Amino acid sequence: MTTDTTTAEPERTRAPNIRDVARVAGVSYQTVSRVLNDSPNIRPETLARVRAAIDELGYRPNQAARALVTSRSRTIGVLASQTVHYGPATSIQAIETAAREAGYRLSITNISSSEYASIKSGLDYLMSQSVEALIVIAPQVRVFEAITDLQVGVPYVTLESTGSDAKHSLWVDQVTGARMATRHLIDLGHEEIMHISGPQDWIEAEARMQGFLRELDDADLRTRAPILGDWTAHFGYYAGLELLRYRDFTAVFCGNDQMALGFIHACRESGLDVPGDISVVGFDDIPEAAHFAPPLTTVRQNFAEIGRRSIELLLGELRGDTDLSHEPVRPELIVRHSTAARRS
Amino acid sequence: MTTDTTTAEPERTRAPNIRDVARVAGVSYQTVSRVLNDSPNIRPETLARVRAAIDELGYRPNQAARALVTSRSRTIGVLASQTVHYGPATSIQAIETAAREAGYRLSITNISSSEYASIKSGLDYLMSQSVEALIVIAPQVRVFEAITDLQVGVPYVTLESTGSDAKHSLWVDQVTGARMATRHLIDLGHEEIMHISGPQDWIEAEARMQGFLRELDDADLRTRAPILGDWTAHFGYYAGLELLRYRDFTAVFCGNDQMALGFIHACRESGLDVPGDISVVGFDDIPEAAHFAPPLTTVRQNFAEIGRRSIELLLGELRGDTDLSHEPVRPELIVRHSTAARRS
DNA sequence: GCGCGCGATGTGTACGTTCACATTGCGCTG
DNA sequence: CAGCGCAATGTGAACGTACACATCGCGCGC
Repeated sequence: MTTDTTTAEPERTRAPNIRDVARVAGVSYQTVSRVLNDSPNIRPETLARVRAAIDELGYRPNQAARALVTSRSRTIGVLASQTVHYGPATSIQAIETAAREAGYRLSITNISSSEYASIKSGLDYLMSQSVEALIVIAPQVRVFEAITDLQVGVPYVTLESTGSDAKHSLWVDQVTGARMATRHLIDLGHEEIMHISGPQDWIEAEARMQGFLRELDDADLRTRAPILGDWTAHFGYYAGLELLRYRDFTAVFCGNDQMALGFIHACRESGLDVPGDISVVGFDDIPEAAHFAPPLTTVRQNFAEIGRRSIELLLGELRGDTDLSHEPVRPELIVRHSTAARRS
Repeated sequence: MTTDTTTAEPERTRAPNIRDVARVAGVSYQTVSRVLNDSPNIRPETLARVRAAIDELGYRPNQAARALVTSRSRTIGVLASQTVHYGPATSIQAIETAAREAGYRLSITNISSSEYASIKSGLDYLMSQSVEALIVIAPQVRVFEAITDLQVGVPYVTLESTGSDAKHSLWVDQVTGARMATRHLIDLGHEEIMHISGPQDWIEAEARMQGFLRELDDADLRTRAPILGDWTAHFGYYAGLELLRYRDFTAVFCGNDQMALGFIHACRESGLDVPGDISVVGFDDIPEAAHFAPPLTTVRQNFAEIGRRSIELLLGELRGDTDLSHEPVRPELIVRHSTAARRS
């Protein structure tokens, strides 16, 4: 800070407050406050004078003071576990935009593991910032538990879960999505279908698995124990290498696109053709999926839509709206070239 | 639990404050404040009593009040433009973790375009929350300008830029990374090398392009005008289809892994083999790159490292440390199977 | 035995804002 | 022309915390 002395730094003066603005505008501080809060019943002339004073001083309202007196933090907390992934990241971006437009800011925190302690500490951190509402994008198996334990007295929604708690969940219908994917494979004549699932403690992984199993069941096909993966391409690859040693199946439904990518890699290395020898379906439709080799058949989820809707829902609840029914978002099957009719 | 029983059921409305805690603990509110701020010179016994009272009441310090009186928001602002991308997302996650550990929270905002107005409004939004420091992860061409215009009087760093302003930048040495990639292709005997670059207004795209051009120049090879892309796999694909109609090159250096993926897709569709006919190098080393077909040769950047270091740097500056020299982070060439010696 | 220093604790006040209520001015009605 | 209502503005409190300073008690050196 000591380097630049070209401009005569006006002393480290404190930021202007409404009283300073009032003095310049020749009104009382309360009038300034009214201008800031868009109160009606202000003479246009006074309004202009105050506005001018604000600009002149470069005044910015002090959010802390505002929060203190109104006891409204104007902050929405986001508890996430994998902000790096395409799905959560997309939702969060939509959430941020929607929140900002509504005059709210976001406080995001990542949990390091799905341990109860970790969830609780994340939640605790958010509560200590007195968030007005909560959005959870994380493995939810224990989140509801933690929310109850901590007595978070604020509206909340969980994303990407099933509708286990309809009032507080907002979700793409994972079960239907998984059924669509599975149905697609069945329609192509496949009878021996594997499923590489997401981690057991992710409710959405669980939901996709359920959809898969139910659809097989409805078609009277043999169901087999899904492999529990970790969402990564690496897992898909190594699981693929292992599974392909037996090769007692002709199609695979992967819990997400990354694992599908890894699995296809394993097929290639094992000298098998996709979709010639084995059909593969993913889930999510990340932007890259269209350019995989071959382009991936997958189930598209509208992550941004979910993000927007979650804010809508929470703000409604904060406003006191009661009728907050919400439909699950419908997923969409995108058929590309990683699936083909079973060779007879 | 039942200290003063005379009062009726305390109204549920107000959260407990330090005075409530003090009353329960039988000390003054100032002592409670001391406990909260880890002040020395507190009798162990008193400390225990206060701690007990805090637990009993479920007391949480009011951050707004704290911020008001200390005029420290304990918030670091992040201006981002593409939080969905792997690189920024990874950095941000690291930043969040490091910040939280240091007792800071994050306020993240996305800019919708690289227009000056958009940058300025994003910056303005962050400043209105009186952030104590600023991290910029965005096309910086106009960011410095905006920062100057708005007179943000806080420490800041920009990520993923070149070292155009060494004091305020933290970056993976993109130029060196690009040179490594290009050198690798040259070493394999390629002489006609294309470059598909990132958007022109991203400084890091510019830096990679510079590295590419310089390395070619040093090797006395023909340089050709890079294609300006938009980071997406889609662009890589369509650019590839176009470029391959002429096919007057044997290798391509792509500005990121996604564009490389798209380009390889185009090669496949054009009946060309990678790396047999054409070698492809990416940049970033996203986790999926190892499973592309073929697995992608690319330049790895340690995004998390950058995130951590940025917080370190800013906190140092806030603490008043002067000696804040920082080295650029070295990238690393990861050779996989998308590159091969030029066929003679 | 007295004051001194220091550890431990208490008291007053300011931070910048909004809310509840008070006050002014003015046109209108009866 | 008194009084009423309403628009426009002003005044006095909070909100919950940290900082500066004041106070208390006690062991110690002289």
